[in-house]
Amino acid sequence: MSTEYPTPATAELQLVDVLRALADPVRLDVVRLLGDGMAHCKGREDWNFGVQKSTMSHHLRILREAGVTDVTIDGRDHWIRLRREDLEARFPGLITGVLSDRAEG
Amino acid sequence: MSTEYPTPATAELQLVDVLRALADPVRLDVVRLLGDGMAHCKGREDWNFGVQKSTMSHHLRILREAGVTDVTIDGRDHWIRLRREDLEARFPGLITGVLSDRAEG
DNA sequence: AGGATGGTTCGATGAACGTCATACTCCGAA
DNA sequence: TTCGGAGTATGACGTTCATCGAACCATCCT
Repeated sequence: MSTEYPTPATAELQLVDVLRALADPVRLDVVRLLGDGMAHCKGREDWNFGVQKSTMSHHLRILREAGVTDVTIDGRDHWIRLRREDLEARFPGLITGVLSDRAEG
Repeated sequence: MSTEYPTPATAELQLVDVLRALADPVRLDVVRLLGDGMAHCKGREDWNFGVQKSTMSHHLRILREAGVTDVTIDGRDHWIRLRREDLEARFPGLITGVLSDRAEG
């Protein structure tokens, strides 16, 4: 069995909410991790961003409620995915621009 | 005579700062106004966004310091311009995605 | 059943933010 | 040189936000 979290429909995505969700270092790191298009399971090695789990939970909620991510619950595991196609359909270029920032310090 | 405000170089643009600058309704409206590529003079009719002038000054400072806009001072007039090419060079697609949101409520 | 594990929720706290009114600076015109 | 207008800087105020620890919930394994 697997459930899903409620998340706004593509047409309901609000630009301000999306931008606010992206405008944080931790959340930006999460988005970059999800940039490969795969669903990533929380609680794995690659999820260590230097914050407590309650804080991470908070960040993931913001991303989800803004419609940036998708969450599928499978038992104790939460699989997070970037809603790249939806974002691209709604705000063409935006996510590409965000992810293009990989190579700098 | 005309001076300019200091503004970060293209290579120094920080994604988080740019996103934070864009993640506000008033500033988003400003960016949309500047979306035509022209330099707009503050204090004209089209600059009425329902906030006091000190608040608007604050918002314009944030946009400028993040590198989203350019300001040229000519006497008492301040001409604001969107740094579209620079942003496009640094984060390809981002600004296009933001400006593509024109047509919705 | 019981314990360990993966996530969430709930205060609390300190920092950052948006807003405004006021005071100030600078320029141009009378 | 004096006055008014355009814009900035400062300080205050209330709100939102990121962060954490602790309590809680659900699931898997023994």
